[in-house]
Amino acid sequence: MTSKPIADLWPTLPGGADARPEAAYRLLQAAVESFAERGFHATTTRDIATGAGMSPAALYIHYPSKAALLAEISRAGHAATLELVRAAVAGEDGPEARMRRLVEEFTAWHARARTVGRVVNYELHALPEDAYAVVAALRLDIEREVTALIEAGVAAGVFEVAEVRTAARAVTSLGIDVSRWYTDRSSETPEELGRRYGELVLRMLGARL
Amino acid sequence: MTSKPIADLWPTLPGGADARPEAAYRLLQAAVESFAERGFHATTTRDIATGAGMSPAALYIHYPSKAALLAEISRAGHAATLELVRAAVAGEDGPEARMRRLVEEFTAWHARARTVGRVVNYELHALPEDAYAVVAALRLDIEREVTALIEAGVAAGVFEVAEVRTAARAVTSLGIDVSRWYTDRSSETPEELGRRYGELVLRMLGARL
DNA sequence: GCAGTGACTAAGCGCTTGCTTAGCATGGTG
DNA sequence: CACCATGCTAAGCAAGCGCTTAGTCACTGC
Repeated sequence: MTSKPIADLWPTLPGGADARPEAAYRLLQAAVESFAERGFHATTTRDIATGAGMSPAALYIHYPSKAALLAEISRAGHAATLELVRAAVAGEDGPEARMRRLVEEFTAWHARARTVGRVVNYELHALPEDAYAVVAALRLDIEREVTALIEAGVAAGVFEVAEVRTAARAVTSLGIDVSRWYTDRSSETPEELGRRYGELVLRMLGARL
Repeated sequence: MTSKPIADLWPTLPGGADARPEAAYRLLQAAVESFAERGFHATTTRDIATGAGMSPAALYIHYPSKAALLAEISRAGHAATLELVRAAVAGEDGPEARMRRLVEEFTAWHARARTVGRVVNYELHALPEDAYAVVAALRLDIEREVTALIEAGVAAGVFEVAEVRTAARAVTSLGIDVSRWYTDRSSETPEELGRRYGELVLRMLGARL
């Protein structure tokens, strides 16, 4: 975990001024890594502050609580995933090409950003209620995009599935679970894995290749 | 969570004497439910003891530590899963029928026993090192069974996949992730879900249906 | 009748937790 | 220069943690 796995999630806001001072960014990064490795509850505020090179109290200048850090990570991670899904659908023509691109990028993201992915998918239960509501809405939007794409494919006669919702679950499931098992030592690059999963999913959906 | 979701995991030993006194069993059950709902670290020994209808100290008569409870749950859950996989392979003829049965039962188990499944698959990082080694060996055995089955299918010409290991990952991934998202409110029964996933997986593996 | 045993509880110990308080150096502004 | 906001640290508080201790009680064997 030497690189900056979250660099693209919190861009500087337009206008020239840094939307998020560097110290707050370092706290986010340290929190992502600790939450992913040990889980939210096993991570102490001292872990996070130390990881960001600060004293424990400094955390509270930038975030009101440990849970607020989790909420921000979860919100940004989900927003990025939804964006990725929509971009894949908008960037191709036809259900087959769209689904292939969607799975390729969804899978590669969950491999590349597996630390964020773990927090996003496996620490939901630790979110305060209001933050959970925001995130649940984003998850519903993602599910709806995938379901709509499969429905479009079925309507166009290029996919053939018994149950659209079950198929949609299977598609997202495959991608999400990548963040659980993928490691630096995995033999495939995120992009290779994405291509192979894209192939498997298209077959699963009954596309004639 | 009204039923006893773990009843078949800790049978009474032969010989007439209860291998595990009822109180220890109640502690296991309470621990499974708490660990699954809140995670290992967010669960207190008081939660578990209260859930089993005892005072906090009673836990330590039956188990040496909170981690020992997790270790026992994880070991038994993995052993049961491996058993299920081997039974599916032994109970059918031909790679296709074996794979269908394997996915059906693997999936249904992860839906039915989702509380145990969550602990088994998402609390690995909280295991003490020695308990982790035991469990890792069981996980490797499960992976090997699935990989061998796909290889047999490829050799027999009934499956066709680009990369056996990636395909094996996808098969187990689909089943494991069920324990993350399946709830009482899910519209499909575990058995229905198993049949549908069996169908999807066979197509994914290139079986001509 | 009574010592011994096993399952349990009440109380609490030492420690760690999330978070607060008080104070300090720095740098921009009049 | 004084003033003060900003970003931080040192110290520590109240609460809750895993686990221990000391003792109670029902039951067993002799």
